[in-house]
Amino acid sequence: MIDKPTESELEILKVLWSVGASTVRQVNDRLNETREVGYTTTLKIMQIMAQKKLVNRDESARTHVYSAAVNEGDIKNALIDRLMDTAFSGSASQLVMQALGRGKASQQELDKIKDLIKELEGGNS
Amino acid sequence: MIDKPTESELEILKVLWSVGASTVRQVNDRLNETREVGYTTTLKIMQIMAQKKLVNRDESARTHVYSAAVNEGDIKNALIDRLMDTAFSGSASQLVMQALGRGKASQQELDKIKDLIKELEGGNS
DNA sequence: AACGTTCTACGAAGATTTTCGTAAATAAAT
DNA sequence: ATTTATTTACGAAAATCTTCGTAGAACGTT
Repeated sequence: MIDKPTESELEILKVLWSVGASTVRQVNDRLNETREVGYTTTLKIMQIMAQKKLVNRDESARTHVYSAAVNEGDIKNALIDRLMDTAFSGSASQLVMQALGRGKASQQELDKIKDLIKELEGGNS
Repeated sequence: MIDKPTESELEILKVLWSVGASTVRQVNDRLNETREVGYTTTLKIMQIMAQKKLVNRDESARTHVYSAAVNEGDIKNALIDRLMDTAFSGSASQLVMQALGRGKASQQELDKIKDLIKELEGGNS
């Protein structure tokens, strides 16, 4: 089972997923675009993540380079499963309906969802 | 903004939403069907929840009666929004697609989702 | 009235996560 | 070479959340 990342760890994973392998400095700068975080705070968390194998660390140079060691889709699935279990009694459709009910999906997005559903319905042949 | 409930608090809210107003004993018994929790632990958390106004407390009898003070849909929306923001760049459809991709939705559930989409598409007339 | 039970209140210990200060090592700049 | 800057490592403080022990009040039973 994938060890659930904390909020801070997820924040960092998101950076690594989006911009790829990065130094602590680069990640910290990115985080500071949103909120204030000390450099050593980010460093510490990334060190912990390396220990947990959430990220890989290249130590060949003095300035270490980190990259995500876990798959973005896997983590997102785990997060969805967790939310599904804790709040939606394990029902995917309940979660989906609630999310769609928020009314934040454009027509284009709805179309994509419809396509996916068609695929799911016919795709088991 | 709704103050996000912790895991334990959410667990208790789920009980109150599903069975309605309850005493600490009743909630604790229910929780113990799933996992072991001490009575005073449940009591303490419910006291904190009362302070945070997550639940109402009727103190007219010696044995207090608690009821949810927050709307189930509101909390679920908040949880979805949070997941959407932290993991899915704020995109509802990305979350929905990922959830459906899990393949845990039955045909019946897919039908319900399709109905909802139809409603969303045509419903502004 | 005395006893055992159930309840609330309170506080503090544990566990987890986040934050940061400080020191040491390495590199760059003057 | 000396200073200045950047980086890692370490540890511990701070913050948050969970757990439970203990005490005292209220209740019921005998």
